[in-house]
Amino acid sequence: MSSKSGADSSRRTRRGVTSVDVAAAAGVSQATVGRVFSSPGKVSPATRDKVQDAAAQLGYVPNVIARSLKSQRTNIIGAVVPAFGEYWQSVLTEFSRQLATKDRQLLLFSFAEPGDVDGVLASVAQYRLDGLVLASATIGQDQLIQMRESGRPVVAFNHPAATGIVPSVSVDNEAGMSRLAMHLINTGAREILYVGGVSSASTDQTRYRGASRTLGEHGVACTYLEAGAFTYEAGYKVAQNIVERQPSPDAVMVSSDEVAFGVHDGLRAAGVQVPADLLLTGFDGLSQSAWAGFDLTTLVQATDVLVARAIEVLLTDDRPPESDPVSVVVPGTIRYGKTTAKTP
Amino acid sequence: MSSKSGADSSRRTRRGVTSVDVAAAAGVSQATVGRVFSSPGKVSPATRDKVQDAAAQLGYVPNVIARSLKSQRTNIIGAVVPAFGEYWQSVLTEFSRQLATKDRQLLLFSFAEPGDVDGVLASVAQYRLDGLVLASATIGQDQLIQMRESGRPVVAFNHPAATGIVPSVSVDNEAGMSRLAMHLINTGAREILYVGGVSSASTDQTRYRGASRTLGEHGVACTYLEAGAFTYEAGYKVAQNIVERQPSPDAVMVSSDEVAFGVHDGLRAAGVQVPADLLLTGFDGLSQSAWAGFDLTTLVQATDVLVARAIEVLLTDDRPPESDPVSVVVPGTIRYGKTTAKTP
DNA sequence: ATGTTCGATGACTACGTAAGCATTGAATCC
DNA sequence: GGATTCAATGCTTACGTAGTCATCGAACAT
Repeated sequence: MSSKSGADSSRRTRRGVTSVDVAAAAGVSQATVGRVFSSPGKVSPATRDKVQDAAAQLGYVPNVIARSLKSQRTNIIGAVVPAFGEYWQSVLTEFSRQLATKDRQLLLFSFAEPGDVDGVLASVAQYRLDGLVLASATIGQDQLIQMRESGRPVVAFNHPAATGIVPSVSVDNEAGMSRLAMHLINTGAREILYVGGVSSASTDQTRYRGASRTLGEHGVACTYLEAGAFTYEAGYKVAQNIVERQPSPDAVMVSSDEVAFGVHDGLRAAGVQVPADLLLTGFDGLSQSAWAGFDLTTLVQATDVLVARAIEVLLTDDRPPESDPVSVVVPGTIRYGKTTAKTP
Repeated sequence: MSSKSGADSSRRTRRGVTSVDVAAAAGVSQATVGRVFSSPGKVSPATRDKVQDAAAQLGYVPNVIARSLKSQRTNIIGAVVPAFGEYWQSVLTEFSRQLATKDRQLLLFSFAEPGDVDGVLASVAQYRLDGLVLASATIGQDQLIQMRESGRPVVAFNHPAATGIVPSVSVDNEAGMSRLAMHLINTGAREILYVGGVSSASTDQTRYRGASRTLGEHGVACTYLEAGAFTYEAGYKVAQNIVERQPSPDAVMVSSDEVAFGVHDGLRAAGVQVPADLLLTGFDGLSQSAWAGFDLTTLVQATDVLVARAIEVLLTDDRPPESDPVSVVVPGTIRYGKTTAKTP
């Protein structure tokens, strides 16, 4: 029957082996087991081996929940992200990848409607997260302030309107769009149409400002048109408006790649050739922009750098109590595709 | 000075208001505060109001960590997902959306290399998750078994090889690809090339089986070619092999949409017209497959249904101790695009 | 030989919540 | 009017870990 003792102890295993169990098995105190897992250097090699053997035998795994309760750190970073959109998905993935290398996990809070954000933020508060990424350009000022008041590290990702309210990391939206505008001017465009996604998104506003300022300085006309969503479909649909427009533009600047893809295909469906009849630019540098079917001129965001900086801001939270929140701006790179290629 | 008492208590607020603080403020016991938040019906209305007022005043938010420690439930579902790929990103987003409506959160464990999975699984074990989604078709049998032994609800998402080992939810990969094969036969294809992504992925194997079986039954030739990755680039590159092939195929079936996009563009770059010279099918039904530039014939997975079923399996974990794990198979729908349109 | 130092270890407790059990007071019944 | 019942609430403890402090013994210096 003594041979059954192993099975016996594994019965208790079902609902969790604790450090106390390991301590008993190894003939040491719970404190020593804890030390073996948190600061192994403070335990003699002999004891350490004994404990590790016992732990392996019982299948002991430290309980992060309990550790978090005691240490007040969860090693979990929260991310508030819109439920849709290629861009945000790619950002999310990058965060997850980079956090994994730092032994942090990402807890996802996605929201479909801007109105859902409040519910999400309430839910966020319950988890004692080590940090929170606000990855959406439509989060309101009051919500940002509420997050700042939570007393936990926060960073706004690519949300220009958050600058000065909470620490933020963004690509240089204004300069990027400005450079794209210069490129169009240099390519000969004189009548430019700007297609935004959702005008309430702060990225949308900032990007448009970059375009209109530069175009204005060079005496080039620029009109704003709102697609209504940051989606392919919205872009496809708005293409119809573009072709009917008078005077007909010779270039279209779009706020985001995903919308630009839709505009691209919508224009083609309407019989407009890009770039022969109309130049086209996007923004974001999604991987699809390099696909042969599009080969879109766009501003490529170095997502890996942006994310790395955001994580840095979150984890090294050395805010002197009441100083201004940091604001990191990362420059972008223009990708020159055939959608703005000079046609001889 | 008594006017400062408010500020005084908010100083303690900095590092977390607890139910004890609320109890003191409301003049009740901690237990009563707890009841107000977990089973309000057991508290008299007068007391309830008092407590709720005090809680609101102090900005009390229940600590989920502590609750989890006590209740042994975290309300968090883990997801082990590959770090790349449009398909998995869309699945992930859908999980997050649906779980949010059930007051569950999604903790992300992404991995870049198949070899990283073991590390991820070790990390997963530390969190006492309420359930775990294994969303990858390359997780090994031993790893699946290890997860099953953890004693927590697990579901394999679209990983045919996991069937019978852990509960699983998949689209009908074999039947779907079989139906696409029939469609090609009916459209007149007689020499078919099958392009897989990574042959070790169980979806890849199952899909190929569906194609080859049906094609074989109808006396149509079928060769397997491996792209090497489930990416656009891999597809683009393999297109070169396709055009050089003898006898030249009249249709290409691809294991996944993303690879198919690459094949599509690669073929075009090589001067091959789809569908005039060659028919093309994908698999997954990514949103891009409907984009005008591709208009790809593919098998559309009802991701929302698949995810809903997976969540159902996870949350209603009524496994009779040693019965066979459930296996849910959801049929797909063919999307007929112009890549297989009969050309007169 | 005795005091000193230091590494190794154990006992104890706090973290914030929830659930079981104990207590109270008021309303009900005979 | 006293016993019974029940709703409302308080008291206590357990969840699993980590840090503080105390203890112990061995190595070392005087």
